[in-house]
Amino acid sequence: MARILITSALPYINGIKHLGNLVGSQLPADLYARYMRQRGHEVMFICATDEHGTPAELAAVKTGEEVADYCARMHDVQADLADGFRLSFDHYGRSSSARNHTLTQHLAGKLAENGLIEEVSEKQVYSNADGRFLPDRYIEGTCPNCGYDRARGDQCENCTKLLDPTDLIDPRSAISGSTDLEVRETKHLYLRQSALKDKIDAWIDSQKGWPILTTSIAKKWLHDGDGLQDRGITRDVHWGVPVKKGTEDWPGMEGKVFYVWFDAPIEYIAATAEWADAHGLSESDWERWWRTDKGAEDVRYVQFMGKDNVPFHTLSFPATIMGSGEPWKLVDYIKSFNYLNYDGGQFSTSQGRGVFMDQALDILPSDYWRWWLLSHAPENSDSEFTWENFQASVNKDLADVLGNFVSRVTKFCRSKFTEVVPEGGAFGAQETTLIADLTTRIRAYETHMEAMEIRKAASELRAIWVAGNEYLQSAAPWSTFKTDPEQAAAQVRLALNLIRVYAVLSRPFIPDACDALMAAMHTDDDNWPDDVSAALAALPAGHAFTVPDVTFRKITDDERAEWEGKFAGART
RNA sequence: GGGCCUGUAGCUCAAUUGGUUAGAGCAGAGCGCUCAUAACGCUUUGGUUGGGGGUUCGAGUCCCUCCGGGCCUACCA
Repeated sequence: MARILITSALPYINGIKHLGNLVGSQLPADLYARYMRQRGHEVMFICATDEHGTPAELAAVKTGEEVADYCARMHDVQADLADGFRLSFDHYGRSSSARNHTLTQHLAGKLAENGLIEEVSEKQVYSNADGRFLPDRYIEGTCPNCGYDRARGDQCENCTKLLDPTDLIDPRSAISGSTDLEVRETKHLYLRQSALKDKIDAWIDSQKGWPILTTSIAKKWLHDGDGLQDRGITRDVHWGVPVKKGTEDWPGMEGKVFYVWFDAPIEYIAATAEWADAHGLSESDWERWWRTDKGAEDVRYVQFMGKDNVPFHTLSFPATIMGSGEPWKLVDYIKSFNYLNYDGGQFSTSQGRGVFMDQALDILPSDYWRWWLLSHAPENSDSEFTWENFQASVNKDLADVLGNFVSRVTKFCRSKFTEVVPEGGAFGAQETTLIADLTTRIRAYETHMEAMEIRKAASELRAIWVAGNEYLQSAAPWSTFKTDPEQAAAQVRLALNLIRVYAVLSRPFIPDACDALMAAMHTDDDNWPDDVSAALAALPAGHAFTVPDVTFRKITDDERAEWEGKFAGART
């Protein structure tokens, strides 16, 4: 039994996430966590809301709440939706937790002790009307290059030219529109990533088999231009972890907070401590996952994230960990994802474009979404959601191939025998062939799941479902029943057992449906089919079952058309 | 501007890392079956691998170039 630590990139607190966010980190992480638990491994699956930063402050202003209240409310909303999608976190924490404050301040103190923090005085734009410093992209103005009048301080969206806020003509605050801006001197802490460049580079080089998306992004940042740059880890905002050197005040940094990207990954660790607190456990219970001097030496740590998060997880966070000089667990494998597009464009939180988690659950149960999203996960390149494809996949894979298999087997048994696994007959050549075929396929499925090859795993699982229909077609119990009812009984017995095997195998993808199938088969035997032959005898003759309700219904053309129209514009 | 990724059948994707005739699923066509959610099974039609050039005994895979799509570019997160 192995010990596996799994983290999903933290969803930002600012609003409900769309399906692209979901499939880029939380959902595949959940698939992996569920699979590894089922295989008997000890799993710690951690996620949390990422709550700090300017966007959270502005969102709270918009709703008229205190930012802490806003975040607490949105955390609960996101936690409910995560629950709705059956994301099986061991703990869903908050980056604003006391644990994260303490640990973030502690690690910053260690970095300072080790000479890896530098104080830098710099000039930044301050908005008198807003009473705050403005990040570059919160300053708007006319582009000096193309004349576009809504260029941002970091880049012009129109001509894509990179800008400095002082380049803008007629600059104004993107928050209030105020032109009462001034440049002020302010002091910030920088993490001296450049000093750790060679160490990080060697560490990246030593990783084998990471997705090319992961390593190519890391390498680019390490080697582009002058190499890895130092990074500011503090900000002049109010909502965040106050800058402290461990438990001590940090002279000159009063009123400042750590940059959200400094404290967010630390929350992976802090959330595990929150988990221990929530369960009344001790420090050592969470430290054995994270401290290599306290039992984490044999932990395998896997992170899941969208490609936009890769630099922070391959460079900044490892720099924090390594630079602390303390024996924290470093990541062993980073599974990164491209983006899911929506019907010819991007999903967009700010523009309300696409399908959001709450809306998805209003339409259909989570299993339908889980299946489509996971079987189309953007592993190698961006992939695309269309309603037509969604309808076709769900109807064919879930309703016709799997759902109908369950239906035809259970109903046939009920009509020719009773709602009890029938007795008599013996397995012959067809059954031997099926068992051999299933064994090969299940072993392939396991290989893909362990390698986090999600699309391949989904396609193998589907092939396993198809094998059941192929078997029924060739065994044809409806024919053998007329001439040799004993043989038909053996065939039906096998097919009924196949339903249980499918429920066990498919559970990481479609947990609710599998629970329903297990309930219909009146069993809680969820043993993995290591030995297929034995697994197909788990439900013995005489074992009662209930013909289940429709496992997966079809999406009608009318529904598809309705949803296509409903989600064509921006969310209101 | 720079870096990286990507372009394969009508659609969604593979292709053991340079090795035989580029494979699956869906959609389409034909046949079979009648237990089942108008479901299932079998057979089958689709490709100048974005264009052009090169290296090689051999290129979807490597190189050059052009065209298209995307991401990142360090102060959104």
